[in-house]
Amino acid sequence: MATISDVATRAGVSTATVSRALNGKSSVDPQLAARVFAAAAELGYRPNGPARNLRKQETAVLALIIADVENPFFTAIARGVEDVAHAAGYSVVLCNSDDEPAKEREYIDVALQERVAGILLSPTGHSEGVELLKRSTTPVVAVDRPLPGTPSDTVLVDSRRAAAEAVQHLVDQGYRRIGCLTGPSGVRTADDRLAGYRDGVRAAGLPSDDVLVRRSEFKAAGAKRAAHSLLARPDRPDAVLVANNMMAVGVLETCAELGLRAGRDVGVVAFDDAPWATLLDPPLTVVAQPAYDVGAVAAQLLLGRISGERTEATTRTLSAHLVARASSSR
Amino acid sequence: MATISDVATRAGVSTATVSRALNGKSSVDPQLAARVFAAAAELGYRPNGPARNLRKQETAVLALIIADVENPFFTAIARGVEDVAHAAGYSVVLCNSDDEPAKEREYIDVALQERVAGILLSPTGHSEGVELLKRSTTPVVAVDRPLPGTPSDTVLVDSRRAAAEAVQHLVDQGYRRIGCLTGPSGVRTADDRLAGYRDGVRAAGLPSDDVLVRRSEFKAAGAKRAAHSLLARPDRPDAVLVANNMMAVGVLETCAELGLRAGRDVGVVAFDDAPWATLLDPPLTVVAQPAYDVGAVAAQLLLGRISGERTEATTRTLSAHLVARASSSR
DNA sequence: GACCGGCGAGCAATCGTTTTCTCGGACGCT
DNA sequence: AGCGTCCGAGAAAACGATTGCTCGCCGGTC
Repeated sequence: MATISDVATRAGVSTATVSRALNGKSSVDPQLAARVFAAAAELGYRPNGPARNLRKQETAVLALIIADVENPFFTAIARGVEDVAHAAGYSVVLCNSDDEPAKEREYIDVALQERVAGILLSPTGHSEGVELLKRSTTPVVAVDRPLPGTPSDTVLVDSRRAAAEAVQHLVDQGYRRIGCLTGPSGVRTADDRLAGYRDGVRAAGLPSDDVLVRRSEFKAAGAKRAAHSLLARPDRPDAVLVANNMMAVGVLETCAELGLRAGRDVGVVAFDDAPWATLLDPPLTVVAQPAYDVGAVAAQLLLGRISGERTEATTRTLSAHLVARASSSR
Repeated sequence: MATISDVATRAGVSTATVSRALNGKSSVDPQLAARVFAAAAELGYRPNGPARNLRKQETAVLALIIADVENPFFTAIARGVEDVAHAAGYSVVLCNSDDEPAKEREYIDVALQERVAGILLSPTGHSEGVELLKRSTTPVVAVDRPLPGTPSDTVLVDSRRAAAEAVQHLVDQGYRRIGCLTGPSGVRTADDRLAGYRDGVRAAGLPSDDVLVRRSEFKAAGAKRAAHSLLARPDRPDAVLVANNMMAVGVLETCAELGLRAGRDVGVVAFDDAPWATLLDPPLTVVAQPAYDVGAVAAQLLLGRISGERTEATTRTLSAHLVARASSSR
């Protein structure tokens, strides 16, 4: 592959001039510049990224490390990040931690080694990777979940309040024995939604009972098992709050298997809106999270931090809103 | 951030020894090696990726450029790619072309500049980016759609045959006036599925009529409009083949608006299985594509090509299979 | 006519690694 | 005891770009 000195030779100038011409820096004789461009085009010259990054000690790449590419919530975040980053001349590389601390650590390692300009991370929890980040000077923004330990730039959704509102909504609809299906302990969003659920139950003056609470992975399979253990009980809840859209799939599968109809037999509210939520029968009531905005805001925060315009850690909390549909009314 | 010579100084050895110790190359005195490891740990040393890549003239990164991160079909591919790449010590960076040639070109540009080890691409069509790739020596594997022009390594799904089978299935179920909703002209999968549809119609001895064919983007919104223009006609089809799962959402929305029940009023078969397909009422009949395998096979092909074990372009075609559910029976 | 300022281009240093080459010392064999 | 071999470690040369510094040239001013 052609190098800058090949171009220089062909154009009959020095590499310095080629570099300046191609980057539009300083002023170079238009005639020489033309020769340079011609030579570069003829040779199909493409600057060597690693060399440039090494010399400039910076890259125009952001790393976005998310828990699950197959979760529409995270892909929507990715879109938000990408749109903002792209407009500012940055590329985004997407990495999939699968919510495994080991994978997360590995990707953080790679990102730091490659000296990316900044990192957006939805942390799996308190992991080795997080420690790595803390020790580094690379700017980081936590998305969806806070970084454990010292404060950092963070973009969150107020899911605790949203969960409480969802419970309130179920109460308003006449449900009285409300259960909750949330994610793994230690994952902040899972814990927040559970806390919000408890807030709502307490606020409504209902008896609080952990026998109606289940945890599972944020995936359909685990949620299906958990929902089964909850809904097959004789004293089953008459409504459930589900902490994520993939879990909702599992819950609804269980309902179908047990012959329970959402709404009539068991009220269902799930976090995350999805395009197919309206197509279900009955349509699914959801807590819609502003996923795209989470990504966009996080990217803005990160870019601001990179350009060094801020020093104190800032947290932005966006709010979710309930979209009532038929799965939460009898 | 600490460099290799900081480590060398601290350990009282040369940079060469540090490099060798850390990479486990050649043999270095165990005692020295221990000193090196200690020094590296104390300083939190992390090798500079760009410098290493520059020197080694290679990177352990694959670029995967897909049309849409929000499409579950592509994210499943991403998972397949990642699992295989990861096992071989490669990282995968995911880029989102949005099916726009300009974005595609940009990402290809970045990938080439950064000298990634290889590229997996689902081409938008005949674009400038593809030309760039052709001129480069970077290994490429086309996924889901072939690379226009000269032959290359490719992993496809036999969607033409699958589409024909889907039509056959609809005919078997008693539908006689079958329509087709496919993606943009020029996108190979869209054209293939249309061709398969026509094959199926012809094979069944039904009159072929382009008045029953619509094209739109591979997204819900466009498909919704297209479905409306198809299903609101007085001589509307009694069944439709839909070329992708996001379009299926649009089609089903239209059905709901027009008061048409899938199965009874209009048979529906869509490409791509989705976890929520069984939750619909009626459950959606789909053509399930082996998306994960497409990714895995493509990654294997690419890794093989990178290690130079093959020279001739090979195409692997995987087959899709119909999963019959109630949306295609009256 | 001499000096100064500015501009445009090249030289060479630099970024942080890996790797080749070289060299010194230790060991073994005759 | 002398010579050859081998092994381990350091010196230094890459890799390909950017950029500070220098220098030559041209034009203007005194």
